[in-house]
Amino acid sequence: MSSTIPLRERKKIATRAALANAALDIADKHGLAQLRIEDIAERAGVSLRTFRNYFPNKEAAVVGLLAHNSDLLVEALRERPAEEGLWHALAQACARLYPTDPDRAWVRRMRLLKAEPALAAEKYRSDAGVLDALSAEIAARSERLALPEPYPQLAAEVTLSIVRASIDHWLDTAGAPPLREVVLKFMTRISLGTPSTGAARSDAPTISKDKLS
Amino acid sequence: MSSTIPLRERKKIATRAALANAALDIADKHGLAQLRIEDIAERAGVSLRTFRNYFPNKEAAVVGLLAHNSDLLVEALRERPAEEGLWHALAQACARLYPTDPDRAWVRRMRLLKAEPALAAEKYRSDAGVLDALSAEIAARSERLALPEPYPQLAAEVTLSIVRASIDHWLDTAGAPPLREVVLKFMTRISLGTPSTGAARSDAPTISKDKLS
DNA sequence: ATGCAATATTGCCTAATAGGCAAAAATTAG
DNA sequence: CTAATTTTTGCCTATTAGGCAATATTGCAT
Repeated sequence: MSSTIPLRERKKIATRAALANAALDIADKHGLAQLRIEDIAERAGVSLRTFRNYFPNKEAAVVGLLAHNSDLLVEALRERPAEEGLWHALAQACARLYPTDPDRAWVRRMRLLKAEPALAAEKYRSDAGVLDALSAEIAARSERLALPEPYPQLAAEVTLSIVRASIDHWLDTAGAPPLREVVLKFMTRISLGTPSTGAARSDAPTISKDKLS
Repeated sequence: MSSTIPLRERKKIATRAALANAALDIADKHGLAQLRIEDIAERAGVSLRTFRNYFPNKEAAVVGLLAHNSDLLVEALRERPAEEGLWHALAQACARLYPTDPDRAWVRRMRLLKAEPALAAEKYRSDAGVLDALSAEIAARSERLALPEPYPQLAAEVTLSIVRASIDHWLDTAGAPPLREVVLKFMTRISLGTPSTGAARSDAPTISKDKLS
């Protein structure tokens, strides 16, 4: 009944989720140092060895499915109308990622990532994949603009950094303004000029001019 | 003759450097997978146990002193004249980091970081420390401007991401334009508006209003 | 429905990592 | 020179990491 996805796939996804949730629960309750993969596997109802088929280490398990979550960003961008300006499209795509504030588990996970430096590295690894995908999508999107080669990567890197900063801030403010709005505000506060439009060029000086040496 | 720094300190620094270099050499030659901390320690002339007093794992050793390198960014920013506009000061500080193109060891290290995801993740961990320091310095610097709280973090995050993108690009182009120039170009291509100046706002609204859901 | 092929799980095994603790060695201070 | 720090080291055990082969599960074609 459920789907076109074969049982095998669904089971893998379920196992993966179970492991990630188990890892999150234990790490959240007892701290990352006390987290042993043996306990994760047990709670998820698989063997220790199976854990290793899914994740290389416990940190990866805690970070869990975050990478997939960010993959949505690439999708969201792809769905923006082609005529839309790149930066605007990026801002919209980012905002669409959080139509509503994320659920508790996600928040717990992100808080943990903030608290434990060891997890930060693992999170980055997952972000790295997104960076590449986003970079590629930006390149495809702006192909007709004939943007110089390094540009897509720059845009992707900056965009992700803004999303990171937004989430960080949102976590600190206990969700005072919805995440969606924080992201939008931050995205519009940074502007990215393309060499062709020169948008930023006209802008940047206004900042620097008066206060400049 | 040498310094006011006591012998003990200097020895620690030397040992740390020796370990980092040993790790780089081995990883570079035989690949990260073949890198064992035992070999690193041996090549550096210390016991395996001592390695552990310096680095938590081999990845950290390969990344080595990069964090310190980035600390210089904070210093460089602090040295910019107080009257200078923030974004301009940041751009200058970044550029000053690379008055001349970095040495071979640094390049080898960075290339390795690009090639091995595990190392990229570790580098990010070290960047996290820089992010905090930079954020704090920006906050201190722009205190008198009474910038809203999340602003320094945003600026720091974006700045670091631009530096990362610059280095990445520079590595790819085999140093065609000097790194210093790449950084400057990228920094000026992004502009960061403060709420007070509203610089970016003039750009942004065209974006969100009409096309928004 | 049944059997074959593909894929996932598990146990077994060994090497390597991680880190607490205390003894020994080196450096600094008095 | 001696005492007090601080660093290095060895010893020890728990945990991690991952190759390999046996076993179980699922998918597909007949």
